[in-house]
Amino acid sequence: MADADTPLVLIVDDEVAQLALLSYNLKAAGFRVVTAKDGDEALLAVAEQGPDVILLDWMLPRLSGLEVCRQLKATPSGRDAAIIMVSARSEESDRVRGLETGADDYIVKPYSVAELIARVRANLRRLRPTATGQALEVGDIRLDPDSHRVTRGEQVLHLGPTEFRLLGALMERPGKVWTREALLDRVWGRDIYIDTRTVDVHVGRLRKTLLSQGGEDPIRTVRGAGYAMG
Amino acid sequence: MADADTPLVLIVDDEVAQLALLSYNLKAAGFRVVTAKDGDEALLAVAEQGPDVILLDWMLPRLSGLEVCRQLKATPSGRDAAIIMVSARSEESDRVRGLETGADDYIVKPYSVAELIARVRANLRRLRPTATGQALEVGDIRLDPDSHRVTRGEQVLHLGPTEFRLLGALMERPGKVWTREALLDRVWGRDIYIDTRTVDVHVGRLRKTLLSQGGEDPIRTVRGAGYAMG
DNA sequence: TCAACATGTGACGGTTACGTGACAACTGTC
DNA sequence: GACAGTTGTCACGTAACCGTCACATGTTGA
Repeated sequence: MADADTPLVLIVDDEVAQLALLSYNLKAAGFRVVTAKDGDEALLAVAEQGPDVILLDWMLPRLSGLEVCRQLKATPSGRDAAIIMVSARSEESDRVRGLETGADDYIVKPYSVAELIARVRANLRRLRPTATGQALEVGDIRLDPDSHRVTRGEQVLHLGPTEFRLLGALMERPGKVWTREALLDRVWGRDIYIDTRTVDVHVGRLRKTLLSQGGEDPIRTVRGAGYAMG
Repeated sequence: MADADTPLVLIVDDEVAQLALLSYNLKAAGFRVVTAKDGDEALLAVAEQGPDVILLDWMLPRLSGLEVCRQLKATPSGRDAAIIMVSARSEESDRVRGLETGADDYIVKPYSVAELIARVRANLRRLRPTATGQALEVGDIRLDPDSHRVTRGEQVLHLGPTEFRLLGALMERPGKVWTREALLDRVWGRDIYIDTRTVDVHVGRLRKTLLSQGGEDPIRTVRGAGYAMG
């Protein structure tokens, strides 16, 4: 693939004119581009193409951009992409919510093409090394990113979004000790300032759910360091 | 507490009041801080101190922040630092120029201290992806920094944070004799005032754990000098 | 053999890090 | 608008951990 090194940008917007405009400009700037017109198409494109950067419109039919963002961040390939929320609103609360949901950056309409491209470039520089896909398994615990489902043995466990992502992070590298900071960065997203003790609380809740049907505690606390799976 | 592991932040601003304010807050947040009042000082500080994060004011006498940014990114130590442009202007063209010049982030005055610190932390995390350390082995003892685990033979041993770091230091250079002072420096951190006899106590505790499942004492006491592994 | 010094180690109080229940804010739903 | 679900923060209790001391033991040199 001659173009494999060229960064791939996924544009998600329901307005075709907007798609065409962005697509044209980004291609002119030297990126590869794929597009999606709604959340489902976006999720599909992410799974199939594994883009490096996702430009995600706030207003989408069916699933809101916010919800799509949340779902993307819960999938292995989506987690490794930088998500830039694009919004017509400029209220601070939106910005905060966008970043809290796991977006890596936020850009407000109207914006110039130059700014957009600069943002894309800046976020590309921050990309993490790509990780694997597929369902994760540690011991008798199984996490399926696609169906958003967690099971222990035969039991299906119900987790909130945050705990789901937390478990996902822990399971992705079994044994690895994550510091609270690293988990905040990974699970909650960057550019957000949350007390590290919050991680403890969520680990506690996660443990409670994982232990609800009996069994060993699969999460190891490493005093002075953080948490690890297995 | 201000040991070499504490991130170093370089603040570049021509207003002394601003320098003092930022310096105070960043120190309170646990960072080490150095300051520079213009581009030349900044370049010098970068070369000499190798900061992890640079807070770069847009408006500087002589060289503009933009130009300083460009020059910094052209030096070896500057390339390794995250540059956060600080600007009173909010025009998008500035943001674009800042990011395109190689700045890693951009913050617009007025900003809250919490936001600034969050940005600094976020950029630090981005900068230092978890260094996946290689497991250390001496004899039948194995220490894995990644999973924070110590085993002797098949037995998993439990160590407190300090003993873990102590063992790590000893194992990193098998045979090397460490003075108590050197161990204090390495394990406890610089600028800390602790009785050297404390090292003896921790070595004793470490020995006790290592010997708990039988086997030879892997730590050698060198009378008048210190301790060594193997 | 003895004094002087270096090291080993049990005990102890003080501190810190962690687990967790409670709570308020907020969301989406009916 | 009542309601259930989720989230981040706080306060409190507890157990682990830490640094120091005191004394025991070992080593050195005269």
